[in-house]
Amino acid sequence: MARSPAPRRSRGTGRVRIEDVAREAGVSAQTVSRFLRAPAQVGPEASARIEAAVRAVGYVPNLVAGSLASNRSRIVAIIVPTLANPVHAQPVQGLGDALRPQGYQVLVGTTDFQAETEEALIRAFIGRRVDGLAVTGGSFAEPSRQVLAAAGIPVVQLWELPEDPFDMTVGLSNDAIGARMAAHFAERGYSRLAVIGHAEASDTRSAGRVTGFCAEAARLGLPEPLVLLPERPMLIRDAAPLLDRLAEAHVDAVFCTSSQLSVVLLLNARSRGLAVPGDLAIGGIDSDFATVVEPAITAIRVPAYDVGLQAGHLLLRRLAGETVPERRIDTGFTFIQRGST
Amino acid sequence: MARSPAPRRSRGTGRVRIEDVAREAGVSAQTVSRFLRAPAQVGPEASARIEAAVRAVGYVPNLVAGSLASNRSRIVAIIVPTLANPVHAQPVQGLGDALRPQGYQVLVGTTDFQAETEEALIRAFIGRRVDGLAVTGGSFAEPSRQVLAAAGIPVVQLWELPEDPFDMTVGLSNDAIGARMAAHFAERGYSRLAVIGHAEASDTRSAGRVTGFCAEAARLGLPEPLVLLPERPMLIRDAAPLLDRLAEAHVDAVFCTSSQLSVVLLLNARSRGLAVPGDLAIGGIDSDFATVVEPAITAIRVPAYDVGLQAGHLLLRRLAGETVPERRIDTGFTFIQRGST
DNA sequence: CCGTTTCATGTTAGCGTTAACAGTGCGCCA
DNA sequence: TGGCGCACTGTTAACGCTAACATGAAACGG
Repeated sequence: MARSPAPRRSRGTGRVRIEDVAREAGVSAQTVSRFLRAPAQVGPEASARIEAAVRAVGYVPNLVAGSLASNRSRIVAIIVPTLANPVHAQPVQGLGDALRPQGYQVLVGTTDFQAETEEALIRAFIGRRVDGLAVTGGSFAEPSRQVLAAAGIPVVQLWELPEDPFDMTVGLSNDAIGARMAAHFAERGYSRLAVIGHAEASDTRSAGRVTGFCAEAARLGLPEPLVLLPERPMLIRDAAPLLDRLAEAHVDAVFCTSSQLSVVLLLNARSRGLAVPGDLAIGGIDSDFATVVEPAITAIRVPAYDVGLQAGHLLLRRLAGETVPERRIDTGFTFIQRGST
Repeated sequence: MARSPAPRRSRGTGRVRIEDVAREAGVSAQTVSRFLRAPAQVGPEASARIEAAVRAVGYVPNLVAGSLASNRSRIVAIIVPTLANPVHAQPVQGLGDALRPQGYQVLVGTTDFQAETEEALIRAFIGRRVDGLAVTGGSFAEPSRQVLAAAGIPVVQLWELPEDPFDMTVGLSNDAIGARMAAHFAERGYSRLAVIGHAEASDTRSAGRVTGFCAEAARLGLPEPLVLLPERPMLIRDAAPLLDRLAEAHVDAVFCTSSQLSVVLLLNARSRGLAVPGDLAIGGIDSDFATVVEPAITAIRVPAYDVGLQAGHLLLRRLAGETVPERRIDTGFTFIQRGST
């Protein structure tokens, strides 16, 4: 008697498969698969039976198997420095909102500002065969460039507007932000200007705003603005020496390149009895608190949510097979005049 | 001549596979797979050759195929209402920080406070065969319960402490927060208390804090606190009528259950010339701005990041096959005495 | 009325990995 | 010296789905 080989222990997960639905509905697995992905291609009777069968057996498609077979994961990844800062959490929300209606899910990675983490995340995400990738900044060291090129997926850089992006980019010009505020100050008749930035060299955002501010002031023929770069521009007590320096230089309008600082400065100025904007006009970056203080602060709003949303739309177009000519999208920003200037 | 069947067009992706590495290294695919997942099981010579081969051919493992074969995705999903609010973005960060060292990635879904979205997300995540799930709140309607039960994965509810959780839960008691602040007021000698909450009925967080505050006041024999539930507790102008009502009732200490409100109230009180805490003591929920104003606000800090971190640790233990006896983790909160009380 | 297109469905063969099992060779000990 | 265990590596067959191709019937058009 021929010895049959020992039956291999099943690896099955015991869960409901597409085959079970097919049997229940009296059609082939392929027809069930079609019904789920492109219902229009399936006849009405079969559709009804399949729908009932799916419900009856409690079928939840295994998208992992689907991804492997179709070579599309319907997952898009996004890399941000941290989710603790709303300015970086918002684009994740925007990206998700853009992609969810099309059946995509969002995988998030946080780098904690470490470039090597970015590289590791890119490898991990490519390994998961994500269909698209959004990266905050995006240093893209050589290994990453190769991995990304080999993957052949669309990639969007966020918050940057390089002349020649790696693939696509969505961001805004910090120079333009600085320039806009300088122009506003000039328009309102202020002339002894100052700008408070952030000393951290890696904070290119703040640096760009300072540069743009000064350049525009020069262009308009105003005296060179006072530039202050405190290390840690946060607490009330840090604001006092800054106010002293502004007073010494007879500054009549100051632009704070971080959202918290403008609020702190304003509170401190008021408690000193300074009139805002009479003695000192203050412009800043928008936040919830910019509208809560008295007077509300004239501010520039950076469209963090939109950065993610636009990135999502770009990715979707590419994922739909479209050739997207725009490689750089400038989201711009909103200038909001309030009481403080 | 036997007609050979037309060669089926290849579905290959043209990308480097484990087979390519195996050929290059002169070993079997299985050995390469082992080297990648459990290097200790592979001999030193083979290891060296495989390592070189991986580099030479630029291999990035296809984790989708791996997930299908092993029935483990090494992905954990988290569902939050929105990422725009740091209190919900922080747990995502915490979860990621807990899981990343173990090679897990985080898939995020946002519900925008819609219960039906929660259900759709749960289905989608289960379809992707996530290994674990964290859900903010977690209403878990019947269909979701079934899907989750069938999936047999660990599930953590965030921010809740139900007596009988669906599976596991990490959160804190809002009642206890209210009680703590009431006790603090009593300790400092205040007796005419008030609490400002939020009218929105779905805001169970605020409701719990109000209840706990009043209960503790009663327990300590203080007069019944004044309870105010404004619709939209945000702007300076909204704060003025609140201050009027507090004055009418001769309130000497007020607890604001939302972080912004305490700041707004304090700024307004000061601009009216009220002494804080002399005329009115103010307690709140901690935020960046609670420390920025003058005086800094006595506040309770809710450990949003820790909620995610602890959830991650719970999930990891279960994913490691451990039986976890604790089904409810109370993260507690921190009381921070500052100048405003 | 017959070739051609269209529609609906079925059959087959992977997608790229890992679980399960099967050696093979060596060291060790009775 | 033979038997056993251990360390390492290889072979085979899934995992659950979908792309590609095949088939048959209905619709269509000159």
